[in-house]
Amino acid sequence: MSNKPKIIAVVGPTASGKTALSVALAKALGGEVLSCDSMQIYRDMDIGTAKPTEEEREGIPHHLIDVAAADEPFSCAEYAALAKCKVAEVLARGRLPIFCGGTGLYLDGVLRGGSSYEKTETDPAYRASLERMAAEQGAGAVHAMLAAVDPEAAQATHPNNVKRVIRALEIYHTTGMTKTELDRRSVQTESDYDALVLGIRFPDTETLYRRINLRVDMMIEQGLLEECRALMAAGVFARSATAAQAIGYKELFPYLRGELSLESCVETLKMATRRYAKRQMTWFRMHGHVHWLDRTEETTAEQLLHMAREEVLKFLGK
RNA sequence: GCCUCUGUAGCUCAGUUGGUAGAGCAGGGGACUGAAAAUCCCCGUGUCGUUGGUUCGAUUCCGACCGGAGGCA
Repeated sequence: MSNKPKIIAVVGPTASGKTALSVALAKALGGEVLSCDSMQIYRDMDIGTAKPTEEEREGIPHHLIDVAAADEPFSCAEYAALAKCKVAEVLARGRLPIFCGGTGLYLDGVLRGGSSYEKTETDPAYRASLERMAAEQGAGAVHAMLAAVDPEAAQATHPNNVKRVIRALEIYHTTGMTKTELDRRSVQTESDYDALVLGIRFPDTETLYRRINLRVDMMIEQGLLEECRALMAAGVFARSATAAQAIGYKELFPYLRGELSLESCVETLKMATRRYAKRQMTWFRMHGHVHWLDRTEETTAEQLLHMAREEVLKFLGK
């Protein structure tokens, strides 16, 4: 029996119903929700990130939402540090921390990252020079550079994955430590928490895809275009590499610039979301032990809550 | 009604001088501890429209029929 603090996490692909389930769990068990979403972090990106509205929150405190300006770069390490503070606060109030979100890497940072998950600096100019090198001399040239300083990381990273190769070189450049060393230092085999990870899963993929398509249509109705136009006009996407990657915005750029029809952009947006859901499922399927809750077209919110509640009560030993 | 073109993977198309076929997109699987809603890797059998004929052998050639596009009336 461990005496580590017990926490819950609700994961799954986008549009699976994580938000509603975690709020319901929080109400039933006296919890607070901690968002685990790399894009809900950002202020002013509400509709496109499916940020829970006031009504959807039903009075339950939500944390780790709107903690950064949309044109600020943000990272997994920052998230993990913030999240650990928030967990401590929620526990101090005698409430149950319930993580909710689809960014698997961020959750890992909290559950496995350990306290030595230090913040490392970025160096945009250095990145840019490496990007230029990759463009001019090919991806292999940058990869060879990495192989020279950190053979292990080079081995683990495909040469075509220029972004990761550059990140590894950047770590060496800014910290003087190889990525391999840094990883070794920050890996903590023992988690700080005793966590139960619940996952919402759809045995019939088509059911999930219908939900995704429907949700995209709803976002458009709720004014996604206006939200995107405003952020574009404010120059947010030009200034931030991170927020500009968000699904729900970049797919609409061609329409807002008058290059493509709205219909084709919305189709692309739905497609991008479906693919994202697929990648999320791959991550959660292969990472750690998730207690899966199977959901079909007929599953009601009450049934889902019932399944989840049983797992949680078993986990809490009640 | 006649003429021309066309019918090949879910979609758009390539190809086989006759030996049952391959790209892009879509889709699927996977990697991933520091930009992760990102990034990267792997995966292509389908009555070659139907039906007769020629042929050892037809998706490929010939005929008819059925779709589709265009032209002339």
